[in-house]
Amino acid sequence: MIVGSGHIPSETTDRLFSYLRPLMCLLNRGSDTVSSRELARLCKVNPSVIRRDFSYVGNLGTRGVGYGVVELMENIRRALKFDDDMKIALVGVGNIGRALLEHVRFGMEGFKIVAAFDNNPEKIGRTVGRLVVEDAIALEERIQSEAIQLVIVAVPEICAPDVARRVGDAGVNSVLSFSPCGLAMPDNVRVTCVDLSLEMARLVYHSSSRDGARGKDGAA
Amino acid sequence: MIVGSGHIPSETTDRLFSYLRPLMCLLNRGSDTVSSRELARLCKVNPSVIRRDFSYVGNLGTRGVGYGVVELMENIRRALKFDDDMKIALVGVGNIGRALLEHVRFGMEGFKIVAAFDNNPEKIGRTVGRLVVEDAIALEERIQSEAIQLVIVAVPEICAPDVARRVGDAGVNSVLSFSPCGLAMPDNVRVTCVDLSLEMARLVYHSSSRDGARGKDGAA
DNA sequence: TTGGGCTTGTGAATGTGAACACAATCACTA
DNA sequence: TAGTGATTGTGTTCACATTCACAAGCCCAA
Ligand SMILES: NC(=O)c1ccc[n+]([C@@H]2O[C@H](COP(=O)([O-])OP(=O)(O)OC[C@H]3O[C@@H](n4cnc5c(N)ncnc54)[C@H](O)[C@@H]3O)[C@@H](O)[C@H]2O)c1
Ligand SMILES: NC(=O)c1ccc[n+]([C@@H]2O[C@H](COP(=O)([O-])OP(=O)(O)OC[C@H]3O[C@@H](n4cnc5c(N)ncnc54)[C@H](O)[C@@H]3O)[C@@H](O)[C@H]2O)c1
Repeated sequence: MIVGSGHIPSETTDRLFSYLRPLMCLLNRGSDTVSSRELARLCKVNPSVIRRDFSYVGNLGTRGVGYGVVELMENIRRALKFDDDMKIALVGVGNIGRALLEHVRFGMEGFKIVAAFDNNPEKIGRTVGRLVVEDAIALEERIQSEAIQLVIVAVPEICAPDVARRVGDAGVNSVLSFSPCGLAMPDNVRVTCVDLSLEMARLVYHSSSRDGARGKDGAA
Repeated sequence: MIVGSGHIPSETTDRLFSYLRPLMCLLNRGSDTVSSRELARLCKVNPSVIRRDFSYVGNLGTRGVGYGVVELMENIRRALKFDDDMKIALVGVGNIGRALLEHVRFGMEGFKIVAAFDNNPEKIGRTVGRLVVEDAIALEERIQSEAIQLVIVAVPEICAPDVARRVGDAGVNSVLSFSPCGLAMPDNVRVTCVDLSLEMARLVYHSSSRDGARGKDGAA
Protein backbone atom coordinates (compact mmCIF):
# COMPACT_ATOMS: atom_id res chain seq x y z
CA MET A 1 0.00 0.00 0.00
CA ILE A 2 1.22 3.43 -0.89
CA VAL A 3 -1.04 5.18 1.58
CA GLY A 4 0.81 7.44 3.93
CA SER A 5 3.34 8.46 1.33
CA GLY A 6 2.14 11.94 2.09
CA HIS A 7 0.28 13.14 -0.95
CA ILE A 8 -2.28 11.96 -3.46
CA PRO A 9 -1.88 13.07 -7.10
CA SER A 10 -4.44 15.63 -8.13
CA GLU A 11 -5.71 13.54 -11.02
CA THR A 12 -6.39 10.79 -8.52
CA THR A 13 -8.32 13.01 -6.11
CA ASP A 14 -10.41 14.37 -8.97
CA ARG A 15 -11.25 10.82 -10.00
CA LEU A 16 -11.90 9.66 -6.45
CA PHE A 17 -14.71 12.21 -6.24
CA SER A 18 -16.19 10.92 -9.48
CA TYR A 19 -16.23 7.34 -8.21
CA LEU A 20 -18.63 8.17 -5.39
CA ARG A 21 -21.73 8.55 -7.52
CA PRO A 22 -21.43 5.26 -9.45
CA LEU A 23 -20.67 3.55 -6.14
CA MET A 24 -23.85 4.98 -4.65
CA CYS A 25 -25.78 3.63 -7.65
CA LEU A 26 -24.24 0.20 -7.14
CA LEU A 27 -25.19 0.34 -3.48
CA ASN A 28 -28.79 1.16 -4.33
CA ARG A 29 -28.80 -1.76 -6.73
CA GLY A 30 -27.81 -4.09 -3.92
CA SER A 31 -24.20 -4.80 -4.89
CA ASP A 32 -22.05 -5.30 -1.84
CA THR A 33 -18.80 -5.69 -3.74
CA VAL A 34 -17.45 -4.28 -6.98
CA SER A 35 -14.40 -5.21 -9.04
CA SER A 36 -12.02 -2.72 -10.57
CA ARG A 37 -13.11 -3.99 -13.97
CA GLU A 38 -16.78 -3.34 -13.31
CA LEU A 39 -16.25 0.13 -11.87
CA ALA A 40 -13.87 0.93 -14.71
CA ARG A 41 -16.55 0.09 -17.25
CA LEU A 42 -18.99 2.42 -15.52
CA CYS A 43 -16.48 5.26 -15.29
CA LYS A 44 -14.97 4.66 -18.73
CA VAL A 45 -11.43 4.44 -17.44
CA ASN A 46 -8.77 1.76 -17.35
CA PRO A 47 -9.13 -0.74 -14.47
CA SER A 48 -5.51 -0.29 -13.44
CA VAL A 49 -6.21 3.40 -12.93
CA ILE A 50 -8.92 2.45 -10.47
CA ARG A 51 -6.69 0.03 -8.58
CA ARG A 52 -3.84 2.51 -8.32
CA ASP A 53 -6.18 5.29 -7.24
CA PHE A 54 -7.56 3.10 -4.47
CA SER A 55 -4.06 2.10 -3.42
CA TYR A 56 -3.48 5.71 -2.37
CA VAL A 57 -6.50 5.55 -0.11
CA GLY A 58 -5.42 2.36 1.61
CA ASN A 59 -5.71 -1.39 1.57
CA LEU A 60 -9.32 -1.64 0.60
CA GLY A 61 -9.89 -4.61 -1.67
CA THR A 62 -9.91 -8.34 -1.30
CA ARG A 63 -7.93 -10.29 -3.88
CA GLY A 64 -10.11 -12.55 -5.91
CA VAL A 65 -13.26 -10.74 -4.83
CA GLY A 66 -13.14 -7.01 -5.29
CA TYR A 67 -13.87 -3.99 -3.14
CA GLY A 68 -16.59 -3.74 -0.50
CA VAL A 69 -18.79 -0.91 -1.73
CA VAL A 70 -19.70 0.54 1.67
CA GLU A 71 -16.17 0.32 3.06
CA LEU A 72 -14.83 1.81 -0.16
CA MET A 73 -17.11 4.82 -0.03
CA GLU A 74 -16.27 5.44 3.61
CA ASN A 75 -12.55 5.34 2.91
CA ILE A 76 -12.78 7.61 -0.12
CA ARG A 77 -14.83 10.13 1.81
CA ARG A 78 -12.37 10.07 4.66
CA ALA A 79 -9.37 10.46 2.35
CA LEU A 80 -11.07 13.42 0.65
CA LYS A 81 -12.09 14.95 3.97
CA PHE A 82 -15.60 14.89 2.58
CA ASP A 83 -17.95 17.16 4.51
CA ASP A 84 -21.43 15.66 4.71
CA ASP A 85 -22.95 18.89 5.94
CA MET A 86 -21.46 21.63 3.83
CA LYS A 87 -22.97 25.06 4.37
CA ILE A 88 -23.53 27.06 1.22
CA ALA A 89 -24.83 30.53 0.41
CA LEU A 90 -26.31 31.59 -2.91
CA VAL A 91 -26.02 35.10 -4.31
CA GLY A 92 -28.37 36.08 -7.14
CA VAL A 93 -31.86 34.60 -7.21
CA GLY A 94 -32.45 34.87 -10.95
CA ASN A 95 -33.17 32.07 -13.39
CA ILE A 96 -30.23 29.97 -12.37
CA GLY A 97 -30.41 30.79 -8.69
CA ARG A 98 -34.07 29.88 -8.47
CA ALA A 99 -33.44 26.53 -10.15
CA LEU A 100 -30.69 25.75 -7.66
CA LEU A 101 -32.82 26.73 -4.66
CA GLU A 102 -35.66 24.50 -5.79
CA HIS A 103 -33.33 21.59 -6.43
CA VAL A 104 -33.91 19.24 -3.51
CA ARG A 105 -31.19 16.73 -4.33
CA PHE A 106 -28.38 18.97 -3.12
CA GLY A 107 -29.62 18.62 0.44
CA MET A 108 -29.77 14.84 0.13
CA GLU A 109 -26.17 14.83 -1.08
CA GLY A 110 -24.88 16.88 1.85
CA PHE A 111 -24.79 20.26 0.12
CA LYS A 112 -27.05 22.52 2.14
CA ILE A 113 -27.88 25.98 0.80
CA VAL A 114 -28.65 27.82 4.03
CA ALA A 115 -28.97 31.41 2.77
CA ALA A 116 -29.92 33.20 -0.45
CA PHE A 117 -29.24 36.83 -1.34
CA ASP A 118 -30.32 39.31 -3.98
CA ASN A 119 -30.16 43.07 -4.35
CA ASN A 120 -33.46 43.47 -6.16
CA PRO A 121 -36.07 44.84 -3.70
CA GLU A 122 -38.78 42.86 -5.46
CA LYS A 123 -37.01 39.61 -4.69
CA ILE A 124 -35.92 40.33 -1.14
CA GLY A 125 -38.33 38.77 1.34
CA ARG A 126 -39.84 36.34 -1.13
CA THR A 127 -39.66 32.64 -0.39
CA VAL A 128 -37.89 30.46 -2.96
CA GLY A 129 -37.52 26.79 -2.26
CA ARG A 130 -37.20 26.58 1.52
CA LEU A 131 -35.45 29.93 1.98
CA VAL A 132 -36.43 33.56 2.33
CA VAL A 133 -34.35 35.74 0.02
CA GLU A 134 -32.23 38.17 2.03
CA ASP A 135 -30.79 41.56 1.17
CA ALA A 136 -27.34 41.24 -0.35
CA ILE A 137 -26.17 44.00 1.98
CA ALA A 138 -26.13 41.46 4.78
CA LEU A 139 -23.88 39.09 2.82
CA GLU A 140 -20.68 39.47 4.85
CA GLU A 141 -22.39 39.41 8.22
CA ARG A 142 -24.48 36.34 7.36
CA ILE A 143 -21.52 34.48 5.91
CA GLN A 144 -19.89 34.65 9.30
CA SER A 145 -22.96 34.04 11.44
CA GLU A 146 -23.84 30.95 9.40
CA ALA A 147 -20.22 29.77 9.02
CA ILE A 148 -20.59 29.53 5.26
CA GLN A 149 -17.93 27.41 3.52
CA LEU A 150 -18.85 27.94 -0.12
CA VAL A 151 -20.73 30.59 -2.06
CA ILE A 152 -22.56 30.08 -5.34
CA VAL A 153 -22.50 33.23 -7.46
CA ALA A 154 -25.36 33.51 -9.96
CA VAL A 155 -25.47 37.25 -10.59
CA PRO A 156 -24.98 39.06 -13.91
CA GLU A 157 -21.49 38.79 -15.25
CA ILE A 158 -20.63 42.43 -14.56
CA CYS A 159 -21.33 42.01 -10.84
CA ALA A 160 -19.62 38.68 -10.35
CA PRO A 161 -16.06 39.90 -9.58
CA ASP A 162 -17.37 42.34 -7.00
CA VAL A 163 -19.45 39.67 -5.26
CA ALA A 164 -16.49 37.29 -5.37
CA ARG A 165 -14.28 39.90 -3.77
CA ARG A 166 -16.77 40.55 -0.98
CA VAL A 167 -17.10 36.83 -0.38
CA GLY A 168 -13.34 36.44 -0.25
CA ASP A 169 -12.96 39.34 2.17
CA ALA A 170 -15.58 37.74 4.38
CA GLY A 171 -13.37 34.68 4.75
CA VAL A 172 -14.80 32.24 2.20
CA ASN A 173 -12.33 31.00 -0.38
CA SER A 174 -14.53 28.66 -2.40
CA VAL A 175 -16.71 30.23 -5.08
CA LEU A 176 -18.77 28.44 -7.70
CA SER A 177 -19.60 30.99 -10.37
CA PHE A 178 -21.98 30.77 -13.30
CA SER A 179 -20.49 33.85 -14.86
CA PRO A 180 -18.02 32.64 -17.44
CA CYS A 181 -15.66 35.49 -16.73
CA GLY A 182 -12.61 34.23 -14.85
CA LEU A 183 -10.98 37.60 -15.29
CA ALA A 184 -10.72 40.04 -12.44
CA MET A 185 -11.45 37.41 -9.84
CA PRO A 186 -9.55 37.85 -6.59
CA ASP A 187 -6.55 35.63 -5.95
CA ASN A 188 -7.39 34.52 -2.45
CA VAL A 189 -10.50 32.67 -3.52
CA ARG A 190 -10.55 29.55 -5.62
CA VAL A 191 -13.17 29.98 -8.30
CA THR A 192 -14.78 27.23 -10.31
CA CYS A 193 -16.64 28.61 -13.30
CA VAL A 194 -19.50 26.66 -14.79
CA ASP A 195 -19.08 27.67 -18.40
CA LEU A 196 -21.66 25.84 -20.48
CA SER A 197 -20.55 27.38 -23.75
CA LEU A 198 -17.04 26.14 -23.13
CA GLU A 199 -18.30 22.65 -22.33
CA MET A 200 -20.44 22.53 -25.44
CA ALA A 201 -17.60 23.67 -27.68
CA ARG A 202 -15.24 21.04 -26.25
CA LEU A 203 -17.93 18.41 -26.49
CA VAL A 204 -18.61 18.77 -30.19
CA TYR A 205 -14.90 18.96 -30.93
CA HIS A 206 -14.27 15.67 -29.17
CA SER A 207 -17.36 14.11 -30.72
CA SER A 208 -16.19 14.83 -34.25
CA SER A 209 -12.62 13.64 -33.71
CA ARG A 210 -13.52 10.31 -32.20
CA ASP A 211 -10.70 8.35 -30.69
CA GLY A 212 -12.31 5.37 -29.11
CA ALA A 213 -9.13 3.63 -28.06
CA ARG A 214 -8.68 1.90 -24.75
CA GLY A 215 -5.89 -0.17 -23.26
CA LYS A 216 -5.89 -3.94 -23.18
CA ASP A 217 -6.50 -4.35 -19.46
CA GLY A 218 -10.11 -5.09 -20.18
CA ALA A 219 -11.88 -1.76 -20.30
CA ALA A 220 -14.95 -1.88 -22.50
CA MET B 1 6.56 25.67 -36.01
CA ILE B 2 5.17 22.31 -35.12
CA VAL B 3 1.87 22.82 -36.90
CA GLY B 4 1.13 20.08 -39.37
CA SER B 5 2.73 17.43 -37.21
CA GLY B 6 -0.65 15.76 -37.42
CA HIS B 7 -2.19 15.95 -34.01
CA ILE B 8 -2.68 18.39 -31.17
CA PRO B 9 -2.50 17.01 -27.60
CA SER B 10 -5.87 16.90 -25.92
CA GLU B 11 -4.66 19.00 -23.00
CA THR B 12 -3.72 21.66 -25.51
CA THR B 13 -7.09 21.62 -27.31
CA ASP B 14 -8.92 21.88 -23.99
CA ARG B 15 -6.83 24.91 -23.10
CA LEU B 16 -7.18 26.48 -26.54
CA PHE B 17 -10.93 26.63 -26.00
CA SER B 18 -10.43 28.31 -22.65
CA TYR B 19 -8.21 31.02 -24.16
CA LEU B 20 -11.00 32.31 -26.39
CA ARG B 21 -13.00 34.02 -23.69
CA PRO B 22 -10.13 36.01 -22.12
CA LEU B 23 -9.05 36.97 -25.64
CA MET B 24 -12.53 38.28 -26.36
CA CYS B 25 -12.35 40.34 -23.16
CA LEU B 26 -8.99 41.78 -24.24
CA LEU B 27 -10.46 42.63 -27.62
CA ASN B 28 -13.37 44.47 -26.03
CA ARG B 29 -10.88 46.37 -23.93
CA GLY B 30 -9.12 47.56 -27.04
CA SER B 31 -5.94 45.49 -26.85
CA ASP B 32 -4.70 44.58 -30.28
CA THR B 33 -1.80 42.46 -29.10
CA VAL B 34 -1.21 40.26 -26.09
CA SER B 35 1.94 38.63 -24.75
CA SER B 36 2.15 35.08 -23.50
CA ARG B 37 2.95 36.50 -20.07
CA GLU B 38 -0.18 38.63 -19.95
CA LEU B 39 -2.51 35.89 -21.18
CA ALA B 40 -0.87 33.45 -18.80
CA ARG B 41 -1.66 35.71 -15.87
CA LEU B 42 -5.29 35.88 -16.89
CA CYS B 43 -5.58 32.13 -17.37
CA LYS B 44 -3.46 31.23 -14.35
CA VAL B 45 -1.08 29.03 -16.31
CA ASN B 46 2.61 29.11 -17.14
CA PRO B 47 3.55 31.37 -20.09
CA SER B 48 5.53 28.59 -21.76
CA VAL B 49 2.36 26.53 -21.83
CA ILE B 50 0.68 29.27 -23.80
CA ARG B 51 3.55 29.57 -26.26
CA ARG B 52 3.73 25.85 -26.86
CA ASP B 53 -0.03 25.56 -27.26
CA PHE B 54 0.00 28.30 -29.87
CA SER B 55 2.92 26.69 -31.66
CA TYR B 56 0.61 23.78 -32.49
CA VAL B 57 -1.80 26.18 -34.14
CA GLY B 58 0.84 27.86 -36.28
CA ASN B 59 3.23 30.77 -36.49
CA LEU B 60 1.10 33.35 -34.78
CA GLY B 61 3.25 35.65 -32.72
CA THR B 62 5.74 38.40 -33.40
CA ARG B 63 8.97 38.24 -31.43
CA GLY B 64 9.43 41.20 -29.19
CA VAL B 65 5.77 42.16 -29.51
CA GLY B 66 3.35 39.34 -28.77
CA TYR B 67 0.32 37.87 -30.49
CA GLY B 68 -2.27 39.76 -32.52
CA VAL B 69 -5.51 39.19 -30.68
CA VAL B 70 -7.82 39.05 -33.71
CA GLU B 71 -5.48 36.88 -35.76
CA LEU B 72 -4.95 34.62 -32.76
CA MET B 73 -8.65 34.06 -32.21
CA GLU B 74 -9.22 33.32 -35.87
CA ASN B 75 -6.43 30.77 -35.92
CA ILE B 76 -7.59 29.06 -32.75
CA ARG B 77 -11.15 28.84 -34.02
CA ARG B 78 -9.95 27.39 -37.30
CA ALA B 79 -7.71 24.85 -35.59
CA LEU B 80 -10.60 23.78 -33.37
CA LYS B 81 -13.02 23.67 -36.29
CA PHE B 82 -15.14 26.04 -34.25
CA ASP B 83 -18.71 26.22 -35.52
CA ASP B 84 -20.10 29.73 -35.16
CA ASP B 85 -23.64 28.60 -35.83
CA MET B 86 -24.14 25.45 -33.83
CA LYS B 87 -27.67 24.10 -33.82
CA ILE B 88 -28.86 22.81 -30.47
CA ALA B 89 -32.02 21.17 -29.16
CA LEU B 90 -33.14 21.18 -25.54
CA VAL B 91 -35.13 18.36 -23.94
CA GLY B 92 -36.89 19.05 -20.64
CA VAL B 93 -38.26 22.55 -20.02
CA GLY B 94 -38.15 22.47 -16.23
CA ASN B 95 -36.23 24.78 -13.92
CA ILE B 96 -32.92 24.32 -15.65
CA GLY B 97 -34.32 24.14 -19.16
CA ARG B 98 -36.27 27.37 -18.73
CA ALA B 99 -33.18 29.19 -17.49
CA LEU B 100 -31.21 28.04 -20.51
CA LEU B 101 -33.94 29.04 -22.97
CA GLU B 102 -34.12 32.52 -21.48
CA HIS B 103 -30.37 32.94 -21.54
CA VAL B 104 -29.69 35.23 -24.47
CA ARG B 105 -25.89 35.08 -24.40
CA PHE B 106 -25.75 31.61 -25.93
CA GLY B 107 -27.02 33.00 -29.21
CA MET B 108 -24.44 35.76 -29.18
CA GLU B 109 -21.69 33.19 -28.68
CA GLY B 110 -22.80 31.05 -31.61
CA PHE B 111 -24.77 28.46 -29.69
CA LYS B 112 -28.29 28.55 -31.05
CA ILE B 113 -31.02 26.58 -29.31
CA VAL B 114 -33.46 26.05 -32.17
CA ALA B 115 -35.93 23.61 -30.61
CA ALA B 116 -37.22 22.72 -27.13
CA PHE B 117 -39.12 19.59 -26.10
CA ASP B 118 -41.10 18.36 -23.12
CA ASN B 119 -43.54 15.53 -22.51
CA ASN B 120 -45.74 17.40 -20.06
CA PRO B 121 -48.97 18.44 -21.86
CA GLU B 122 -49.15 21.60 -19.79
CA LYS B 123 -45.79 22.76 -21.12
CA ILE B 124 -46.23 21.76 -24.75
CA GLY B 125 -47.27 24.75 -26.84
CA ARG B 126 -46.17 27.35 -24.33
CA THR B 127 -43.59 29.91 -25.37
CA VAL B 128 -40.36 30.04 -23.36
CA GLY B 129 -37.68 32.46 -24.41
CA ARG B 130 -38.04 32.65 -28.17
CA LEU B 131 -39.24 29.09 -28.71
CA VAL B 132 -42.52 27.21 -28.58
CA VAL B 133 -42.16 24.03 -26.55
CA GLU B 134 -42.77 20.99 -28.74
CA ASP B 135 -43.98 17.50 -27.89
CA ALA B 136 -41.06 15.21 -27.11
CA ILE B 137 -42.63 12.60 -29.38
CA ALA B 138 -41.35 14.60 -32.33
CA LEU B 139 -37.77 14.59 -31.03
CA GLU B 140 -36.23 12.24 -33.59
CA GLU B 141 -38.00 13.75 -36.55
CA ARG B 142 -37.16 17.31 -35.58
CA ILE B 143 -33.52 16.47 -34.87
CA GLN B 144 -33.17 15.46 -38.48
CA SER B 145 -35.26 18.22 -40.03
CA GLU B 146 -33.34 20.87 -38.11
CA ALA B 147 -29.94 19.18 -38.54
CA ILE B 148 -29.31 19.31 -34.78
CA GLN B 149 -25.67 18.82 -33.76
CA LEU B 150 -25.97 18.81 -29.98
CA VAL B 151 -28.76 18.07 -27.51
CA ILE B 152 -29.03 19.45 -24.00
CA VAL B 153 -30.79 17.00 -21.68
CA ALA B 154 -32.48 18.60 -18.67
CA VAL B 155 -35.03 15.95 -17.74
CA PRO B 156 -35.35 14.08 -14.44
CA GLU B 157 -32.47 11.72 -13.82
CA ILE B 158 -34.55 8.58 -14.37
CA CYS B 159 -35.48 9.67 -17.92
CA ALA B 160 -32.04 10.88 -18.98
CA PRO B 161 -30.58 7.60 -20.30
CA ASP B 162 -33.68 6.97 -22.39
CA VAL B 163 -33.58 10.46 -23.91
CA ALA B 164 -29.86 10.09 -24.55
CA ARG B 165 -30.45 6.80 -26.35
CA ARG B 166 -33.15 8.30 -28.55
CA VAL B 167 -30.89 11.23 -29.36
CA GLY B 168 -28.05 8.90 -30.24
CA ASP B 169 -30.27 6.76 -32.45
CA ALA B 170 -31.39 9.90 -34.26
CA GLY B 171 -27.79 10.56 -35.25
CA VAL B 172 -26.61 13.10 -32.68
CA ASN B 173 -23.54 12.07 -30.72
CA SER B 174 -23.05 15.12 -28.51
CA VAL B 175 -25.14 15.30 -25.34
CA LEU B 176 -24.83 17.79 -22.53
CA SER B 177 -26.67 16.35 -19.55
CA PHE B 178 -27.60 17.94 -16.26
CA SER B 179 -28.43 14.59 -14.77
CA PRO B 180 -25.38 13.53 -12.83
CA CYS B 181 -25.85 9.90 -13.76
CA GLY B 182 -23.23 8.82 -16.26
CA LEU B 183 -24.38 5.26 -15.86
CA ALA B 184 -26.41 3.54 -18.52
CA MET B 185 -25.59 6.14 -21.12
CA PRO B 186 -25.22 4.76 -24.66
CA ASP B 187 -21.70 4.32 -26.01
CA ASN B 188 -22.19 5.95 -29.38
CA VAL B 189 -22.85 9.37 -27.87
CA ARG B 190 -20.31 11.46 -26.06
CA VAL B 191 -21.90 12.76 -22.90
CA THR B 192 -20.72 15.69 -20.83
CA CYS B 193 -22.40 15.76 -17.44
CA VAL B 194 -22.75 19.02 -15.59
CA ASP B 195 -22.48 17.72 -12.05
CA LEU B 196 -22.58 20.67 -9.68
CA SER B 197 -22.28 18.53 -6.56
CA LEU B 198 -19.09 17.03 -7.93
CA GLU B 199 -17.69 20.45 -8.76
CA MET B 200 -18.50 21.79 -5.31
CA ALA B 201 -16.90 18.82 -3.58
CA ARG B 202 -13.70 19.16 -5.63
CA LEU B 203 -13.68 22.90 -5.10
CA VAL B 204 -13.70 22.82 -1.32
CA TYR B 205 -11.12 20.04 -1.31
CA HIS B 206 -8.73 22.09 -3.41
CA SER B 207 -9.49 25.21 -1.42
CA SER B 208 -8.49 23.62 1.86
CA SER B 209 -5.30 22.02 0.53
CA ARG B 210 -3.91 25.16 -1.01
CA ASP B 211 -0.88 24.74 -3.20
CA GLY B 212 -0.23 28.14 -4.69
CA ALA B 213 2.99 27.27 -6.44
CA ARG B 214 3.91 28.43 -9.91
CA GLY B 215 6.97 28.02 -12.10
CA LYS B 216 9.64 30.67 -12.48
CA ASP B 217 8.80 31.70 -16.05
CA GLY B 218 7.00 34.69 -14.70
CA ALA B 219 3.47 33.60 -13.95
CA ALA B 220 1.95 35.67 -11.16
C1' DT C 1 22.78 51.11 -39.71
C1' DT C 2 23.65 49.76 -35.34
C1' DG C 3 22.29 48.59 -30.71
C1' DG C 4 19.24 47.65 -26.92
C1' DG C 5 15.26 45.74 -25.04
C1' DC C 6 11.55 42.41 -25.48
C1' DT C 7 9.12 38.34 -26.76
C1' DT C 8 8.58 34.32 -29.36
C1' DG C 9 9.56 29.56 -30.61
C1' DT C 10 11.60 25.36 -29.43
C1' DG C 11 15.41 21.82 -28.06
C1' DA C 12 16.34 19.54 -23.96
C1' DA C 13 15.53 18.25 -19.26
C1' DT C 14 12.45 17.21 -15.92
C1' DG C 15 8.36 15.57 -13.88
C1' DT C 16 4.23 12.86 -13.82
C1' DG C 17 0.60 9.84 -14.91
C1' DA C 18 -1.06 5.76 -17.40
C1' DA C 19 -0.58 1.04 -18.95
C1' DC C 20 1.16 -3.49 -18.53
C1' DA C 21 2.13 -7.76 -16.54
C1' DC C 22 2.45 -10.76 -12.89
C1' DA C 23 3.17 -12.41 -8.18
C1' DA C 24 0.43 -12.48 -4.06
C1' DT C 25 -3.77 -13.54 -2.13
C1' DC C 26 -8.55 -14.83 -1.35
C1' DA C 27 -13.00 -17.74 -1.68
C1' DC C 28 -14.72 -21.88 -2.65
C1' DT C 29 -15.00 -26.81 -3.62
C1' DA C 30 -14.13 -31.48 -3.52
C1' DT D 1 -6.00 -29.78 2.41
C1' DA D 2 -4.87 -29.05 -2.00
C1' DG D 3 -6.48 -27.14 -6.24
C1' DT D 4 -8.81 -23.69 -9.15
C1' DG D 5 -10.35 -19.47 -10.82
C1' DA D 6 -10.54 -14.74 -10.02
C1' DT D 7 -8.89 -10.22 -8.62
C1' DT D 8 -5.99 -7.13 -6.17
C1' DG D 9 -1.64 -4.50 -5.45
C1' DT D 10 2.44 -2.81 -7.41
C1' DG D 11 7.26 -2.80 -9.75
C1' DT D 12 8.41 -1.40 -14.07
C1' DT D 13 8.10 0.63 -18.50
C1' DC D 14 6.52 3.84 -21.46
C1' DA D 15 4.53 8.00 -23.17
C1' DC D 16 3.50 12.46 -22.73
C1' DA D 17 3.01 17.03 -20.66
C1' DT D 18 5.32 20.71 -18.33
C1' DT D 19 9.10 23.59 -17.43
C1' DC D 20 13.41 25.62 -18.25
C1' DA D 21 16.63 28.17 -20.85
C1' DC D 22 18.22 30.47 -24.66
C1' DA D 23 18.97 31.58 -29.51
C1' DA D 24 16.42 33.82 -33.11
C1' DG D 25 13.98 37.60 -34.43
C1' DC D 26 11.24 41.91 -34.22
C1' DC D 27 10.56 46.93 -33.12
C1' DC D 28 12.21 51.27 -32.31
C1' DA D 29 15.27 54.91 -31.40
C1' DA D 30 19.41 57.28 -32.18
N1 LIG E 1 -29.49 31.35 -17.34
C1 LIG E 1 -28.61 30.55 -17.92
O1 LIG E 1 -28.96 29.55 -18.53
C2 LIG E 1 -27.15 30.86 -17.86
C3 LIG E 1 -26.28 30.07 -18.60
C4 LIG E 1 -24.91 30.32 -18.55
C5 LIG E 1 -24.46 31.35 -17.76
N2 LIG E 1 -25.31 32.10 -17.06
C6 LIG E 1 -24.77 33.17 -16.23
O2 LIG E 1 -25.19 32.99 -14.90
C7 LIG E 1 -25.39 34.25 -14.31
C8 LIG E 1 -26.80 34.34 -13.78
O3 LIG E 1 -27.70 34.02 -14.81
P1 LIG E 1 -29.27 34.20 -14.64
O4 LIG E 1 -29.89 33.76 -15.91
O5 LIG E 1 -29.71 33.53 -13.40
O6 LIG E 1 -29.40 35.80 -14.51
P2 LIG E 1 -30.65 36.62 -14.00
O7 LIG E 1 -30.54 37.97 -14.57
O8 LIG E 1 -31.89 35.85 -14.24
O9 LIG E 1 -30.46 36.72 -12.42
C9 LIG E 1 -29.49 37.54 -11.80
C10 LIG E 1 -29.97 37.85 -10.41
O10 LIG E 1 -28.92 38.47 -9.68
C11 LIG E 1 -29.44 39.58 -8.97
N3 LIG E 1 -28.34 40.51 -8.75
C12 LIG E 1 -27.79 41.39 -9.60
N4 LIG E 1 -26.77 42.04 -9.04
C13 LIG E 1 -26.66 41.56 -7.78
C14 LIG E 1 -25.77 41.84 -6.71
N5 LIG E 1 -24.79 42.74 -6.84
N6 LIG E 1 -25.94 41.18 -5.55
C15 LIG E 1 -26.92 40.27 -5.44
N7 LIG E 1 -27.78 39.95 -6.42
C16 LIG E 1 -27.65 40.60 -7.58
C17 LIG E 1 -30.53 40.12 -9.83
O11 LIG E 1 -31.47 40.85 -9.06
C18 LIG E 1 -31.14 38.84 -10.40
O12 LIG E 1 -32.14 38.33 -9.56
C19 LIG E 1 -25.09 35.27 -15.40
O13 LIG E 1 -23.77 35.71 -15.27
C20 LIG E 1 -25.23 34.51 -16.66
O14 LIG E 1 -24.42 35.00 -17.68
C21 LIG E 1 -26.65 31.87 -17.08
N1 LIG F 1 -32.45 22.42 -10.81
C1 LIG F 1 -31.16 22.33 -10.46
O1 LIG F 1 -30.59 23.26 -9.88
C2 LIG F 1 -30.38 21.13 -10.77
C3 LIG F 1 -29.09 21.02 -10.28
C4 LIG F 1 -28.32 19.90 -10.58
C5 LIG F 1 -28.87 18.92 -11.36
N2 LIG F 1 -30.11 19.03 -11.82
C6 LIG F 1 -30.64 17.97 -12.67
O2 LIG F 1 -31.09 18.48 -13.90
C7 LIG F 1 -32.22 17.75 -14.34
C8 LIG F 1 -33.34 18.71 -14.57
O3 LIG F 1 -33.55 19.48 -13.40
P1 LIG F 1 -34.79 20.45 -13.27
O4 LIG F 1 -34.69 21.10 -11.95
O5 LIG F 1 -34.88 21.32 -14.46
O6 LIG F 1 -36.01 19.40 -13.25
P2 LIG F 1 -37.56 19.72 -13.43
O7 LIG F 1 -38.32 18.63 -12.78
O8 LIG F 1 -37.83 21.14 -13.03
O9 LIG F 1 -37.81 19.66 -15.00
C9 LIG F 1 -37.80 18.45 -15.73
C10 LIG F 1 -38.61 18.66 -17.00
O10 LIG F 1 -38.44 17.54 -17.86
C11 LIG F 1 -39.73 17.17 -18.38
N3 LIG F 1 -39.65 15.77 -18.73
C12 LIG F 1 -39.72 14.70 -17.91
N4 LIG F 1 -39.58 13.56 -18.62
C13 LIG F 1 -39.41 13.91 -19.91
C14 LIG F 1 -39.21 13.20 -21.10
N5 LIG F 1 -39.13 11.86 -21.11
N6 LIG F 1 -39.06 13.89 -22.25
C15 LIG F 1 -39.13 15.24 -22.24
N7 LIG F 1 -39.31 15.98 -21.14
C16 LIG F 1 -39.46 15.32 -19.98
C17 LIG F 1 -40.71 17.48 -17.28
O11 LIG F 1 -42.00 17.66 -17.79
C18 LIG F 1 -40.11 18.78 -16.71
O12 LIG F 1 -40.62 19.90 -17.39
C19 LIG F 1 -32.51 16.74 -13.25
O13 LIG F 1 -31.92 15.50 -13.60
C20 LIG F 1 -31.82 17.31 -12.04
O14 LIG F 1 -31.41 16.28 -11.16
C21 LIG F 1 -30.88 20.12 -11.56
